[in-house]
Amino acid sequence: MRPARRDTRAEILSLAEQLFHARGYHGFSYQDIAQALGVKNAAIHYHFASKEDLGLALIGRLRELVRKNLELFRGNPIDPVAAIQAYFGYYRNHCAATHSICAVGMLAAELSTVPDAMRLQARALADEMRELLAAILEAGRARGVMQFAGEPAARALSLMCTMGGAAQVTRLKDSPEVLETVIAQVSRELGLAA
Amino acid sequence: MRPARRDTRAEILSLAEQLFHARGYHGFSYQDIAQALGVKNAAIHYHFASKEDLGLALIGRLRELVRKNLELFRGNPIDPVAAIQAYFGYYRNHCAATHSICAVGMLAAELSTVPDAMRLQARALADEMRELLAAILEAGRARGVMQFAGEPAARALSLMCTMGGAAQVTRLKDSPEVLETVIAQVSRELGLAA
DNA sequence: GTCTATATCCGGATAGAC
DNA sequence: GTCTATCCGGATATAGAC
Repeated sequence: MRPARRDTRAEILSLAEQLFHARGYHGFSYQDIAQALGVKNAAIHYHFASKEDLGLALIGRLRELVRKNLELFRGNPIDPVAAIQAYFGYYRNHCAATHSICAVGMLAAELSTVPDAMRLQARALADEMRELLAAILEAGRARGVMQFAGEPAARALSLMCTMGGAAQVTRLKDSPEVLETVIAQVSRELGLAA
Repeated sequence: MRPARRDTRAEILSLAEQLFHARGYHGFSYQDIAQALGVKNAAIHYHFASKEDLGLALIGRLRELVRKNLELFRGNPIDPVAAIQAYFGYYRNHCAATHSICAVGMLAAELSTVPDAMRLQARALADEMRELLAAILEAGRARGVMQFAGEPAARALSLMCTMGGAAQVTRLKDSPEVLETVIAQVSRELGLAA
C-alpha cells in the first residue's frame, strides 16, 4: 500500500518503447530518456547496464503481449472477427495515431545494425505474431465468417506483411487514409463486412 | 573513346545505394564508402558535400528508375503479367538475394531521423511506385488476366505494402521461403498461374 | 580530385562520491 | 538509486596543401 512512488525502471521501459516505435533502436539515446524523465544519463545505465539490455527488455515485453493474446484467443476462440478488428485497431490507434510503425518492421529495417540477441528476439516476435494471426484466420474460416484461399499460415504471413507495410506507408505519407484504404481492401478480400 | 577511367562519383553512388538498402541511411558512413573505394573520407565530401546530398541523389536515382518503368509500361501495356512478374523478380533477385529491403520500407522506418528533403523524396517515390503498380493491375484486369475487387489504386497500394513487408520479414527470418509463400499467396488471389 | 590534418559533436559506457 | 566527471570511439564536416 505504498504511495505512488515512481518506478523508474518501468518508466524507462515505457518511454523507450515509444521512442523505439517512433525513431528506431538507433534513433534514441540514453540522453533522450534521461532528459524526459528528469534524471541523468548514468541513472538509466543503473537500470539497464547496456543499451542492448534495454532493447532486449523492450522486445521481450512485446513478445509477452503477443503470447498473452494468443493464449487468450486459443482459450476462447468464439469471435475471430472481433480479434481481427482488434488487430486492425492496433494499427489505427497505436501506429497511425502516434506516427509510429510496428516493431517487426522497425527491427527488420535495422536488422543488420542491431545486436545478435535482438535479432533472435525479433524473429521470435514475428513468429508469434504470425501464429496468432493464423489461429484467428483458421477459426474465422472454420466458422464461416472469413474466406480465403490456401493455408491459414500462408494467409497470416501475407496479412502480417500487408499491415506492417501499411503502417509504414501511412507514416511515410502522413495519411491515415492510406491505412484505411488497405484495411478496406483486405477486409473485402477476407469477406468481412465493411 | 577514353580508356575505362574510374568515375568515382558513380561508384560512390552505386556503393551507397547498396549500403543504404542493407543498413539504412544512418547505417553507413563516409568511411565505409571511402575504405571500400580505396580513397579517403574527404574525397567523398568532394563529390557529395553533405550526406544529405548523397541521400537525395540516391533516392533520385530510384525515382528515375520507377518513372522510366512506368513510361515504358504505359507505352506498351501488352503484357501486365510479365510486368508483375518482373516486380516479384525484383524482390527475389535484389532484396532476398542481397539480404536487403526496399527503399520505401527503409525510409519509412528511418523517417523521423532523416532530413526533411529526403522525406519528400521518399513520399514521391512511394507515389510513383503505387502509380506503376496501379497501371499494371488495371491493364491486367482489363485484359482478363488478373482478378481483384475494388479500385486498381487501392489494390496497388495494398500490394505494395504486402511486398514491402514481405521483403522485411524475409530478411528478418533469413528465409527466401517467406518471400515465396507471400508471392504464391498474392498470385493465387490475383488469379495468376502458379 | 584527392590528400593530411583537424575541428566538433554525440553516443555509450564506467568510476567513484553521495 | 542517483549524482558528477570522464573516457573512448565514431561520424560529419572543413581548411588548405599537393
